Amino acid sequence: MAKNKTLKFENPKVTVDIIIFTIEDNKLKTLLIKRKSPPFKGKWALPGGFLKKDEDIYNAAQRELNEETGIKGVYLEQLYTFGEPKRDPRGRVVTVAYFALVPRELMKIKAADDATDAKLFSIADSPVLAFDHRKILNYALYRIRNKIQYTNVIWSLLSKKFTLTEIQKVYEIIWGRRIDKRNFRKKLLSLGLLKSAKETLTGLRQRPAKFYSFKTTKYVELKRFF
Amino acid sequence: MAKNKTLKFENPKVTVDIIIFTIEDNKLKTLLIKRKSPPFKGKWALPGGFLKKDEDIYNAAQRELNEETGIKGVYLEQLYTFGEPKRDPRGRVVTVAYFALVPRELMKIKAADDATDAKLFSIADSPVLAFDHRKILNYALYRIRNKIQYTNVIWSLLSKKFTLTEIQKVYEIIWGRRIDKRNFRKKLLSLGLLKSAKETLTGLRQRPAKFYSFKTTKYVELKRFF
DNA sequence: TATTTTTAGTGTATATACTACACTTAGTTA
DNA sequence: TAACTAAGTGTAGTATATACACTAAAAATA
Repeated sequence: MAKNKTLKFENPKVTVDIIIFTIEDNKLKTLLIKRKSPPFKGKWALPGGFLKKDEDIYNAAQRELNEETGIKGVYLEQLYTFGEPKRDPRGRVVTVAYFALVPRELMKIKAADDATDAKLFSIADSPVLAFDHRKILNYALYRIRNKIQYTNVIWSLLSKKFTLTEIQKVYEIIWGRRIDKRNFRKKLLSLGLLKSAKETLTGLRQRPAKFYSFKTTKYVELKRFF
Repeated sequence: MAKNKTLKFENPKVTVDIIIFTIEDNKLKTLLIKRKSPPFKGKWALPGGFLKKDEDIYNAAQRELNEETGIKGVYLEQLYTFGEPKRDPRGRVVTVAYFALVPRELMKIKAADDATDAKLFSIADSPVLAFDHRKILNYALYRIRNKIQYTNVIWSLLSKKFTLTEIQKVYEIIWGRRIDKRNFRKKLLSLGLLKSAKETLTGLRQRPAKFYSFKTTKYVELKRFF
């Protein structure tokens, strides 16, 4: 490492930004906050904040997630670190982006003190974003679309028990295309990630659907693609 | 984002560390430097250095790579950002790790001014590393093993022209297992990444092997796994 | 209570991809 | 010219992916 004695006060600031994905109204949505102060005052942005002294980056992401949604224990993964010198007009800010997968019904959206509003936006038609947050969001979308093919992380968008139709719909929403029902079930069940519950979903005007749940919510990586 | 007015001088330092992969003597190796000063004085570590003011992170990684090996234009990718509060005993240091793939014959290894020595080590039996560099190296190994299955990045470990036997050997070394020659060729050629040259490799006491090269060294991601 | 409506649940045939496996070819060397 | 070495090639069997349509079970309605 090169010497740095003279640069102490030029260290970049380090922030953590989070893409909070959830499914609502059959759409993939993400939580955005309306900025209270300049730069980009009044513009929508990803929630985030400064890394605290002696705070692990992952913990900082967890803290931010909890501040915005009141949630813990969901899937949270480091996405990428963005550090172009001009990305923040106030000065040098390096941001470590994370993404989280949150079941909608567990989210309690609160606007933090740096925001006048906080809202879920469909990825498809979200507004112009502050900073380079559009780029970050696009990359997160790319990552999640891939990740659900070879891991079990999709558990974190569903409630504990779900029907096969429900989980299929989540895949379809994220990938933006229809999947054949029979092939989907064959493949999904063959992966061995699910166990079927005894309960069924009744009360609807149709044949009751069996409930399933994930055997584990520990991170599992599959040998082959979905 | 939370307010940060009072924390100016507590910003973490940001460094860039690089895993420089190359193939030498039929082994996957990485460049390590011997640290000149504490902490971990005399220990082997990944090359790296502080992010400069107004320097893009990717450029910082390129610069470090060039300082250590005299090389440019190879594949270089951000790996992950490590920022545990205690990872550097001197104070808070967040490091953005990159990995590079370098053909051995293009490398000119130089010890930078922060090192007493710089050397290639086989990943399999490299020494105890300073800081959390073992963890970083392990993750880089995991990443490269996956990446070569669904991208064309392996071009960056080979010379411009190579035989199919040569490229197969690179896969075998990285994956640490033998591959069937016929199946390998069928699959690799079917991906459509290579074009065959007119030249052959002669002078050896055997049938001459056809040379191939990559159609492009732009990043290509394949639909299906290798 | 019979009929309609709605979604759940299931199987098969075809095409494509993966795996395992051994001999011939073309050059160099002795 | 015979021996050596690595290059180059094909096929059969298995597994996986794809395309596709009807029956089943409940609720709602007539």
